[in-house]
Amino acid sequence: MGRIPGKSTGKTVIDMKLAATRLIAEHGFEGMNLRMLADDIGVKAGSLYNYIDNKQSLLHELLSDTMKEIIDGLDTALAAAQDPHDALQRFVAFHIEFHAVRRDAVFIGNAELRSLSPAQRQDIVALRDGYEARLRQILRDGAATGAFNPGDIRIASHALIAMLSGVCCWYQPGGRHSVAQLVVQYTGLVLGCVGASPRVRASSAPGTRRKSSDSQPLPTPPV
Amino acid sequence: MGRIPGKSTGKTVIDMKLAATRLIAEHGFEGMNLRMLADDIGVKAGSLYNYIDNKQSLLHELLSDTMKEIIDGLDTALAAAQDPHDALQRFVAFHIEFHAVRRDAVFIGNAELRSLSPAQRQDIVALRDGYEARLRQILRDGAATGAFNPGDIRIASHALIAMLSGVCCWYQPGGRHSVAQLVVQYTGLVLGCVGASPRVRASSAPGTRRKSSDSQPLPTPPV
Amino acid sequence: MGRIPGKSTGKTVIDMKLAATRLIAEHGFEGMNLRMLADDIGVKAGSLYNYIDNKQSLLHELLSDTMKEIIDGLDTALAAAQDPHDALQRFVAFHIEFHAVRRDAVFIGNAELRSLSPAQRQDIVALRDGYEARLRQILRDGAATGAFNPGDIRIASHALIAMLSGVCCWYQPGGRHSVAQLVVQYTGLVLGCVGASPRVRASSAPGTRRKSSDSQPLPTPPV
Amino acid sequence: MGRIPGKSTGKTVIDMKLAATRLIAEHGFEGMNLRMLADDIGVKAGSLYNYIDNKQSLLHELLSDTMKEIIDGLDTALAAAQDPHDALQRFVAFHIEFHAVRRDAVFIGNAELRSLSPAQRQDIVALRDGYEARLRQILRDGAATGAFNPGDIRIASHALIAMLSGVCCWYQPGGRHSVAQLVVQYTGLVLGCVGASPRVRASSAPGTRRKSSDSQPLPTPPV
DNA sequence: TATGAATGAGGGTTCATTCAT
DNA sequence: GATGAATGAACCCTCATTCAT
Repeated sequence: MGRIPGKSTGKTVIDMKLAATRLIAEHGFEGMNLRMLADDIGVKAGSLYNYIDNKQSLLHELLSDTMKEIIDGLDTALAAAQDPHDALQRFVAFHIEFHAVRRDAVFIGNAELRSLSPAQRQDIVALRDGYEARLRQILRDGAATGAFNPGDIRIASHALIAMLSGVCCWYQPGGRHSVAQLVVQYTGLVLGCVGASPRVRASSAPGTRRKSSDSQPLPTPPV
Repeated sequence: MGRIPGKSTGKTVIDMKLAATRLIAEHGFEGMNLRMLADDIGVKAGSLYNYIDNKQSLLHELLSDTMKEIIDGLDTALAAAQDPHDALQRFVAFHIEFHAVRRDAVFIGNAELRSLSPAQRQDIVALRDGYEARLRQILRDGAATGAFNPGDIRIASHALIAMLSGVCCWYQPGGRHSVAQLVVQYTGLVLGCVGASPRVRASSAPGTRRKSSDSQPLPTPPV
Repeated sequence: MGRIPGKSTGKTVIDMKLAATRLIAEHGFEGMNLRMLADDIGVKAGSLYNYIDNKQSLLHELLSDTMKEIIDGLDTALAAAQDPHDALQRFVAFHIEFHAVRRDAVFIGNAELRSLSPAQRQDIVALRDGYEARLRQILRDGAATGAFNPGDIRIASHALIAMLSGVCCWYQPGGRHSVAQLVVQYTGLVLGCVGASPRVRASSAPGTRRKSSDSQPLPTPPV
Repeated sequence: MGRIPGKSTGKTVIDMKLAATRLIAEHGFEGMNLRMLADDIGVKAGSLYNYIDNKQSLLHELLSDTMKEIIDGLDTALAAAQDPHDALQRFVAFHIEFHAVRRDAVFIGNAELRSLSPAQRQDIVALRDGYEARLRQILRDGAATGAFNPGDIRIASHALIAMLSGVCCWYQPGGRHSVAQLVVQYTGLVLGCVGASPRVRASSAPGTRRKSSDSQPLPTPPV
């Protein structure tokens, strides 16, 4: 019944997951059908069942993969953090980069939760909360040391994640901004948000935020 | 182009739109079917076609209604603004209230754009950009007077709107926070974000942001 | 339940029947819906039921009207016929004129028989056979006097009626041919068909059939 | 554009086309539904979509098949024609036989043109005109040699085809007439129609047309 | 593994028809 | 007479899923 676990690293499986991520981001989970996916990787629809149990479990797997990857990535990024202020900057940089580079994956991770079964959703939501918990801890630590003044921790973490995650909806590689520029801009916004103490804040490239230009309108605005 | 019967003020039409907004928010546009909607308002599926041209145009109408209402509401809220700082506070208060009270409508306004036809999407996106343009103008004005230091205007407006709109994904009326409390919290975050000058910022109830409690995990995380 | 018979002469009824004939000819009986018909005469679909019992009975009435009119017209045309040869010429002239002028009515009379109920169809088929019986009698009379040599009477009558009725499928008023020209041409063809004796045949405008030009291709060829 | 699976030579495809031709002839294209068709060949309605793109394209394919077959058949029949008179006889024989044997196919080919899309209709009409063009050429050749006196070529070709095609509406195999008898009768009518010179005409079995009996009334009269 | 074919459950949509107003 | 609204039955078509080959 189940598939051989090791097989999830086969080329076809990888192709399928990449294609599925792209197609779901484009059409939505319910709007993508398995024939589209099969066409995209050059097989017939029935053959997909050599790799998946069903359509919904494929979605769950995609989301699960993404959550595990983003959590691992964050832990790596935070491992060497010196203090809350440093940790927050690392968080922003990592989150922005991940959301700019893996736009489709994080987009469906946010938008398609409702297409999961309750149990599957619970599973992903727990991972998501684990991710957000790391941000809350940073904020809590910073509030304790007096480095930050974030107000309600949970509201602040919701707000920051919403703000940062929005880039997956409008950022286009090769567009007006490089990812590095995004990181600088968003870091400034975040530090301001949490009322980071001026001293530290000045260190984040003073004058960087002078570039006050208007860019193109966003095609699909973030939620 | 549009439909006129009953001028969309008939009871059934209103019921239908309310139900549709709720059901689409819950199941997604593709996940909601017209039989569900019809059941919800006590008619048969075919009867819906006395009020809509097709399923997709219903979605467009819902989104269009919402955008017009939010723009009108914002203009009213901003009418008496004294200066950019005042305007930004009014913007935050209005946006948060609207997104807390009309959660479903704004949620599908963000999440279901892709289910529209290109022409319909263009129509809504233009309205959205008009809304965001008002925020950009506030930021630009504030940057000009030195009241704000928002960095790139467009990134800042994207970021602020993403941050504020996130409340529609997790806020529950009757929960831990009142809307008024949300407004206070988010106002603090926003003013910090744009680097509002301390003098004015201090006026936003100092000490308010001390309430540093953690609330429940968010059921449907923001995009 | 039934409608007042005298009312079938009201303006709305006449408009409705004219419109129905045109619309059925254009879209077919199943392809025309009552909303189309109602729109065409400026009422709502439900109002049609003030004039008809149901859609199918409307069709039956249209066909019945047409059959009665064509039979009456034929009888009038044949009343003064001197002999079989004269009668056949009168038959051709009448049939062509009727089929050229009342194209839509005769077209649906042929094409939409199958959309009637068995009883209704029987009714119309009986009328049709009465019409064709008059042609058979002419042929039989002519065969008896030696004026014609039509072979099998029933096949000949089928063949002649099919040939003549075809004009309803391709003739366009204002086109290359006048109805009078059609009558001349078809009369020649028919007389040749039945082997009319040369003497009489010469009287049908000798040389008329010289006009050997090709006209435009037929858009919808006859069955 | 077209479908390839099974190259339309698969048993199910052939069954489907045969059944569709019969059912459409019986109920009309709009009157036949895909469940009827599916039932008839022992599958479920959705399975038909393994063989067709949609209902309308099935009709187009049936008509296209028929037109190609009839044109090929005619060309074969005319290949060895000695002169216009011989060609016309061959035309009549082939056309009658085809219309007697393939009654349903030619019937829907005539009656259901209007159910096609404009482009599809154009396609079939072009084939039809190609078929009729061969008859026009025969008539033109015969008029040139003095063998025929058909009058207006296009009217004559319309008239002849209408006359001959009518057999598909009333002929029943196993009825009063054999196909061979039909051919003899119709050949006589056609030759008379076009004023074929007596010498040649006499060769078409003199006395054959004596059989002057009346047969049964036609169930579905020709258009 | 891959596939062609089948299925069954629906989903959007149409439409003749009814009826209270 | 007219109409807006409702209905229920269908209809075309889609699609996840299965399975023999």
